[in-house]
Amino acid sequence: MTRKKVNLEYITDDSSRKTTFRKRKNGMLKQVVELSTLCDVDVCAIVYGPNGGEPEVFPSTEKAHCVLTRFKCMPEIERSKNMLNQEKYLRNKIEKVKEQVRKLKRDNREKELIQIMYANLVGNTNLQGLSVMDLNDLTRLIDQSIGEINKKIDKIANTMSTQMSETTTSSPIITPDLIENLVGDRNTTILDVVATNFDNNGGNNLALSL
Amino acid sequence: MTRKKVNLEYITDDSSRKTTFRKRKNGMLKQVVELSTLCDVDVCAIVYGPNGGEPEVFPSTEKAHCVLTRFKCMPEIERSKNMLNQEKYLRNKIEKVKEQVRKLKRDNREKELIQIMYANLVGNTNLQGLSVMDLNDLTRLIDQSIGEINKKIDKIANTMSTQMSETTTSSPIITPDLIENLVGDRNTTILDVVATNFDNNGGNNLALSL
DNA sequence: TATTCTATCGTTAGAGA
DNA sequence: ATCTCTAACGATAGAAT
Repeated sequence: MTRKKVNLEYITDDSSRKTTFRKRKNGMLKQVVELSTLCDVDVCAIVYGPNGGEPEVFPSTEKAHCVLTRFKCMPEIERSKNMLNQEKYLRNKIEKVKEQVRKLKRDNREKELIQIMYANLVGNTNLQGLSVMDLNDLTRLIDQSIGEINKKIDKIANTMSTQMSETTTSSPIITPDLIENLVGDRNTTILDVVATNFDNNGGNNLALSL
Repeated sequence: MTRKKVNLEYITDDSSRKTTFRKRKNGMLKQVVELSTLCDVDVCAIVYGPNGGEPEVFPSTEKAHCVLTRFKCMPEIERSKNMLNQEKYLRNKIEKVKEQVRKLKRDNREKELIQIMYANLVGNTNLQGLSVMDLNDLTRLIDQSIGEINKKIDKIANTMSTQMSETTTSSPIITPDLIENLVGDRNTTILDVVATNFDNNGGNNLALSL
């Protein structure tokens, strides 16, 4: 009933392949005309149907001959140089997909770490299953978060002091020293530090907007 | 802020034309590849950019040469015969648009007539501004409506008689004779006939489903 | 076979990085 | 210049005619 996503492969069903051919051919030729008109460039497309020799040529026979002549006259060396053919197209596409996969993996990892961080923030402290790399990344993420929190605290403090016409020098509430000291305690994790500071400073509101 | 409908004409703004060229060229070449793959047909497209001699050829150089050879080898007479070029494309398009306009005009007229008919049905009788053609069309529309009403009445009557296990021969309640007789009366219009019959036969429910 | 309809999918204009 | 993002626009698969 509902329309399927089309796979880029030969359509085996005769009837649907013919219908698709007719529809998409028209669609493609329309795009040729539009590209040619909108940007005033030389474009031509030649389509041979599946049933023998009746090519459809766009945008016009004259334009086609013009473009073909231009193409034929170009020296072979030039042709092969700056020409984007299907192989380049596919290599290009593969590269982009790979890059997307990398990006998604990065995003997923960050989301996982954020979940762990939040779980620990609400007291569900369990870091046993994590590797050293996990812990390093987690520490980096927490440091980054703390930095952002301090920036927001500074901003709020500055805003308040401006409103009250007082000049105060703001300083980080969560300092590396503070963390260093507390982390030295074997019974305290960095996450505990963050959680404690949140509690002490009424930071829960900030946590929500991390 | 919101995207505009694109007019099919040369884009004068340099930057947006270049952007459009890049985007649409890629889109078009993608469609060439897809058409070629999905339907296994010979297609080729050649695009010359606006800045000198670097054509992009799809789906591949080999395919292009193959298609071009095939194209060049075809006798001139064949080429011009079965070839759909831009002119044919545009003529075709113009015809379709004209046909659409005709259809819309027909639909509009019918809707106007239906409005008049309904206005008269509820007693707002005013046929003074109508031409002879209008009245003829209106009469035709009313006859048609009456026909449909009678069909529905028959159907309902048959259903009821079947339910009651009785065999009755149904006949039109609104007959041409009835209309003829009543229309002969100068103080009565066809619309009055329809309205009267609706009233007499509890036909208001039917009127709603005309 | 060709056209019509429509829900869904795909493309891209415009703005921002 | 390119890439990204998103909403709006356009194309079309599938079914019906």
